[in-house]
Amino acid sequence: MNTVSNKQVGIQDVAKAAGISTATVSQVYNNKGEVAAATRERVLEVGSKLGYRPNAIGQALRSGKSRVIGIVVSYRDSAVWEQTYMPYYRNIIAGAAIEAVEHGYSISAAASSADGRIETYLPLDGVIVVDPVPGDPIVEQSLKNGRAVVTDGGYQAKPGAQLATVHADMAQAIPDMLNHLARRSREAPLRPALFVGPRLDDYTVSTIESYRHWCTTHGVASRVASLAPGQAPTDAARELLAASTDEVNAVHCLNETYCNAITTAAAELGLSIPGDLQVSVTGNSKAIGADPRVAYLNIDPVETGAICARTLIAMLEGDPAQSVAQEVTLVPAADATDPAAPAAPTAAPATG
Amino acid sequence: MNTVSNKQVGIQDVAKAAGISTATVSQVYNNKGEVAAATRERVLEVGSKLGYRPNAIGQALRSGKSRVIGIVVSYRDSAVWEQTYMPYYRNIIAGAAIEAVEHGYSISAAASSADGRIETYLPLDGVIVVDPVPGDPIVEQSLKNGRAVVTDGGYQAKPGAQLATVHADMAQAIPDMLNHLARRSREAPLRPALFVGPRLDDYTVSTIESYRHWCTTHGVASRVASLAPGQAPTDAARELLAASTDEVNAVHCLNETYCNAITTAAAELGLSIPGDLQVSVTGNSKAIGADPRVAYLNIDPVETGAICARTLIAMLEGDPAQSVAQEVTLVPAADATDPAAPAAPTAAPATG
DNA sequence: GCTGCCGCCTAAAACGATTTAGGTCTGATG
DNA sequence: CATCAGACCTAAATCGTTTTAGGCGGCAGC
Repeated sequence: MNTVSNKQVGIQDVAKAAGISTATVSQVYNNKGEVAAATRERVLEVGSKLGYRPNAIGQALRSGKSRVIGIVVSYRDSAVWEQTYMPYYRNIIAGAAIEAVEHGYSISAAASSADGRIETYLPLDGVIVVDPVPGDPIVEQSLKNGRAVVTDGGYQAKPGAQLATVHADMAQAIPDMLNHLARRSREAPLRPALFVGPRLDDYTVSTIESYRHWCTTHGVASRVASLAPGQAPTDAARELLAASTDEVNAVHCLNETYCNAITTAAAELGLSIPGDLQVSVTGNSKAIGADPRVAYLNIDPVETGAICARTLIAMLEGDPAQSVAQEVTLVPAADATDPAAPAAPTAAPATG
Repeated sequence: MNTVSNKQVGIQDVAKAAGISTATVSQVYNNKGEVAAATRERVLEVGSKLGYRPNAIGQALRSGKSRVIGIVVSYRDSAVWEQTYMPYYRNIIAGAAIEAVEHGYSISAAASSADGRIETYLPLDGVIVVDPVPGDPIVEQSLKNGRAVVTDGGYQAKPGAQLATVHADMAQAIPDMLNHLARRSREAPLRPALFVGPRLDDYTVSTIESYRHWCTTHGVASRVASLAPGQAPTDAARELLAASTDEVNAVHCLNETYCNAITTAAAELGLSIPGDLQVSVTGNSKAIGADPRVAYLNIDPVETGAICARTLIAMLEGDPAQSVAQEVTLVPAADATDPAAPAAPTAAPATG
């Protein structure tokens, strides 16, 4: 028994063993060209007996396709990177990695230099760019280099570019949430504030716009609290609440970090949630430790990563670029009429 | 201006432009062989002018090294996979991916069949196996195929195997935690229970052993509640607490999911934490939504993934296999003497 | 019988790098 | 001058695959 093979068996070994040329073997394995049925069968039999598996590096060299996709975050030096973006980025990576492997792709969590150049070892077939800003150099460079691009977040590219976007429709979701909060509000009217980060990516911008539009429509003042670079979220939250506790009875947060900052600051000020202050957030309601007192615009970043990967791979396999609107679902806070509900985090719902 | 190059520039282009052979160019870029200083300089200049970057696929073909590492979870079909292992696995992937790219590696979140065969497109140079069981087929197959392996969790391999382990020392951490809880306990003696999952991987086994040993030493009965396959964690938690509320005044949980189940069940039974019941858990204390009422044996899975990747890559680069003891730090529950402390999740500490 | 076609197959050229074995100088040494 | 060593460089093989262009029979149609 040669259970331990000295050498990886290659197409040549199969060809030799089947008394045939490598070209034919290749054709058999790729269902190309014309091969007599008898030959095809013989090749496959010999191949499986020898344990032949086509070597991907050889194929990659020949085809120029590495089947590796990169994931880059647009702005990694941001002061809030560690606190905020990093966890999101990680989940995107994980989701994309798991999805990618099911299609035979690997991933590379690439870094990029300021001019948009991406440094990886293996050449990338395509790139997922997380939260690009308008005219993002990473996106533009990648397109220029002929790589397919999928952005997580909206992006305006030249028509004809090999680019698709995956993003949630905030213009729809934000008013939905604000209306929901208004319905639940102890006092009318709802006077919501918005708590955003320092980056002006599409997600932030479209959320702000949508929020402002709602405020205008409903005749209440808008109040956007923007985290200064370097400022701790809790400090910004304290400022927001302290400065306007009599004017604001709800806060929508752009992510879980800011949301936690708000709930912490609220506790310090003796504000009960959702009684005195309704809190909502765009984020993953199913995460371990999701706060039952806040309402979620639920977006699962792992799922986002998977969708990005799927979309990009479809493009790489020849499908036309097709942007995807990611679903956002509104998950209300646990019913506040039940005061016995534990204030502590509960287990995640079983289904999703 | 030919800002858009039709073709990727290859070693041949550089060679031709420098009036020299490809062999020399290769030597220059690899610091091998003997090359005159003048030639080296000229090659580098021409190379950078042309924007030459050695093609990794070509190198991979020649060298037989793909610079791709796989991450496989040992037992994916487990009933508790989605609830429990999946989040952990994701974090491992993310940590490994980010670490890997800094060393020029890509990752593949591989699946595996029951016999231990790993299916990926690109061939793997090495594998990270998460939570292997003794004699794990994935580990054994990979070693037999000549791949370097790093396990997250202890593993007994044949001496001389290209294997290193990364794991936390539960024999040390568990008694530390139990002693800590005993010191904080309202009533003596501490009568802790242990809440574990259905899998008997090294992490679970060594935790149980260590727990039992502590109980024996301290003359209290041990009570290990094991989640049945298919059972909801909250149900198991309810059983555990209902059956033994008078006998148990502390519970240590193997992961956050179980911990949440315990706190939920405790709330239902009207048990206050940590007053009536002290709760501790092995997991990431810095995660968003970490519960301030429970004590943590802090292990950051992202960090674990990074360590695994680093260890594996070191092996691939020729260093001898070297197992790593991952640090576990005890993070006490927020001080229970301060009843004003918010019961809700607080923001993560700023530093780590 | 010649031509053309079709079905099946193959030789050889890519793809982009590294490495081995050896070639060609130059200058020193006998 | 012949020889040798050393410095520098190159031709060609190699890694494992795919694809192109064409070869070789046999068969049908004229």
